[in-house]
Amino acid sequence: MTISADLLRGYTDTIILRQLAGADGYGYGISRDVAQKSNGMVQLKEATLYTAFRRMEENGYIRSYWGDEETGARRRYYSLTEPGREKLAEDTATWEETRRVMDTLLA
Amino acid sequence: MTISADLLRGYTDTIILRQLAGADGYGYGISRDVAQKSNGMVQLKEATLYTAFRRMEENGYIRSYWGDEETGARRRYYSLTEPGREKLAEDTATWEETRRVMDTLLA
DNA sequence: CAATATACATTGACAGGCGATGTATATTGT
DNA sequence: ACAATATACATCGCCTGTCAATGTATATTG
Repeated sequence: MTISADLLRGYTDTIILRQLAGADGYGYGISRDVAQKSNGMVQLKEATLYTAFRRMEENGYIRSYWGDEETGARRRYYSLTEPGREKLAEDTATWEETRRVMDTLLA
Repeated sequence: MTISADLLRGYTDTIILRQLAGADGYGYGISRDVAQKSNGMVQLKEATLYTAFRRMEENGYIRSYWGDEETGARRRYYSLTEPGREKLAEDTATWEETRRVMDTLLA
């Protein structure tokens, strides 16, 4: 990440979950979208990304399935589960709170 | 921390540096002030606090000295160095940027 | 005079991020 | 034709920051 190492630690999952809120997605695509939306500030590293997928699938926040594209490299798609949606809502609220507190402490 | 463990990871130093910007401070007092200002949301654990002091002193961001209070427990005071002030300015700017990016990614 | 608050400090475990590395297919420039 | 590059997934092992547990010492208070 270009927005340094652990400044986003703990928010990686939230960012990924948010990307999956609109439609199912796959690793490489999510990474590209996040980089683009953040003007290159957030670059999810592959190791980070795939360990996050694994972690969140184990936690039941996402589900995965292989895509059926006939051409190009195979893609593993991920979709939000209901617990995942709840987690996203909680995490988003926590972010708002964190932002407020940080602004207070750094003011 | 009540604003969970590593959601603030990487910002701990910044929070401490900011507390030292106005006047020199000591561990226990800083911890108390931060907890109060954040309405109990941020509770710097002792181990975290003192490892942070050590780390930042090694990095030259802060300097320390023993207080000379005649009564009560001894206190080790910390003061910002010039590099520490610069670091605080940089970190604050990084925070603004991080906040903007996060808001974009979670919108 | 025991309990609690103030105050500093270290150790060891844990978890997340990521560089390095490996595999496989598709496209593109020369 | 074919080398280079892009797409795409995956794992291993290291590094670093957080924190529970533990220890020390003094001051206050019911």
